[in-house]
Amino acid sequence: MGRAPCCDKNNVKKGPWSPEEDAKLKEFMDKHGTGGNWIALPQKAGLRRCGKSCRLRWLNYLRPNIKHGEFTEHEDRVICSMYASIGSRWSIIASQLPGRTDNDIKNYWNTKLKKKLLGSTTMAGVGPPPRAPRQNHHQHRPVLLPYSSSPHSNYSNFFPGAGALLQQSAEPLTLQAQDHYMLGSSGSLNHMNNNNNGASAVQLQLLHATAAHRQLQVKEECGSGGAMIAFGCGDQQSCSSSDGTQYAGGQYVHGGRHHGKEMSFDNNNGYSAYGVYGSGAGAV
DNA sequence: AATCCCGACAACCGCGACACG
DNA sequence: CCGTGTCGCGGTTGTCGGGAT
Repeated sequence: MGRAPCCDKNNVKKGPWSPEEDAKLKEFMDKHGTGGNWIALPQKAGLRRCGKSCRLRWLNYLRPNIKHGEFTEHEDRVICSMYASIGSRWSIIASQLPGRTDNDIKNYWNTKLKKKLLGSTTMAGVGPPPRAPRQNHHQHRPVLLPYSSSPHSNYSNFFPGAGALLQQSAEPLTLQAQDHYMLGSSGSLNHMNNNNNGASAVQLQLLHATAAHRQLQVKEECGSGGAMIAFGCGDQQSCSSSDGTQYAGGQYVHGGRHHGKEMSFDNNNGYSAYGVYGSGAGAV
């Protein structure tokens, strides 16, 4: 049995959105929100669109505070550094660039940034860090956090072009770098169990293959309750993602279901990865 | 002026995973 | 426990506009 289509493709409009459709969707969202169901939304809103299409349109275009246009030097560097570290996890990268969407960043990367880097160095044989099989936000996502030995982390180990780009800037992007993988401000993994229910085992595997292919694989195994792992330091962590999830002051604010994963990147403190997994009390 | 090419961006599609009945 | 519905992610494709020929 195949996957059931998410909508009646014969009765659904495709292609670019008209201003009228945008207005309808925006008006509906302003009044009712998603109502917890994107699939049913177009019908309620009087749109002949697939729910997924509505969601995409809203998240990437109609949502308030969306920023379009030129990426700044700082944004370039954040994208490069994070891509060098975590690969094409656009939603995570987007969470560090307020107003930018994952789609935006993905497009920007594919059309401009990648070429920019290619122009500064060859990418032959070099790329983002090895990527674990894709896992969605609900689940236990391995986090790859490479760090170099330089105080001003040199991404060129992973992505020479990124290093070149970053070095162009007078303002170096500082990472919390030690000669090992930095997990938390103390160098240890902060593992918090949010509901004190169900011990979570966190396994760390430091895979020091070569200097150019270091990677940290964090394997997290959670019990039935939610669990949080936190990398990095500082108490100012905050982030948001395209689904409206936000993390601020130790709490998640999520517009949807009880799930989340976030990674915060701070130029001063380095990466801070958060994961609230499962549907336990930890996932607000 | 017409055509081609290419870059940029919007949108689509398929998949994996969780929630829920 | 299982099946279905839904969500969200990331890769890919489609479309359009501008520049080059």
